[in-house]
Amino acid sequence: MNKLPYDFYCRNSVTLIARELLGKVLVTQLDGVLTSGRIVETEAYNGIVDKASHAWNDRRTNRTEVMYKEGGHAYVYLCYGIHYLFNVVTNKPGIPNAVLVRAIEPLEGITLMQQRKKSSGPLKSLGAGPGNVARSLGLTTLHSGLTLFEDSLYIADDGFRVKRSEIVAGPRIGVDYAGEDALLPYRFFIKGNPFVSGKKQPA
DNA sequence: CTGACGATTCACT
DNA sequence: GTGAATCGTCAGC
Repeated sequence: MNKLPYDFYCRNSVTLIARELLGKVLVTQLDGVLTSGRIVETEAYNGIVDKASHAWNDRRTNRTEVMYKEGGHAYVYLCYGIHYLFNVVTNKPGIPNAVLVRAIEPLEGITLMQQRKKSSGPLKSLGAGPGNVARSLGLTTLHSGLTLFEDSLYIADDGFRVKRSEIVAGPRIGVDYAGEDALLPYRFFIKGNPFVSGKKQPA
């Protein structure tokens, strides 16, 4: 499959990249086993002017350092002490933009994903929600700072196309603390896709 | 060093 | 609908 090139990630519109990541395939190959899923839901985090971003107000720390790198790096961090969330760093060096992958449609390695979950359940539970995405693909903070040009971690274009009319934008989830910025339409998902997190979407 | 808390999920009422 | 799980990160002392 064709890995997305550096040029894809270094562009300066994080919301454009978040939108274009829909339909792409996120792949990990850890311990020799490949797991992959099609991205169906993303959220954009717009750097230092976005209160919902870890890098808001230029809060540069050890953890957020990866976001200041050039586009094409992976930013993974632990949330609530339990869940790992996977992000794609975008833009040029020094500009801490990132896209959170919130949901995938499992494609390959589903058996391993179910083992990682350690309990059975509907297929949707493997990919709906950012904590589930990282767990199913085996991603942890150990992978934070890697680039997406590895053999073990990358995003590919397999030719799948999402119609513009099928992309929906809305406010982000779980960022109520961000005040006005919580209302920004920075969440993108594929209309009607059953793997999108949250309540069922109207057709 | 200490304490508070989070870009969440799941089991249970 | 409500609450517990669980720990790295960060600000403050």
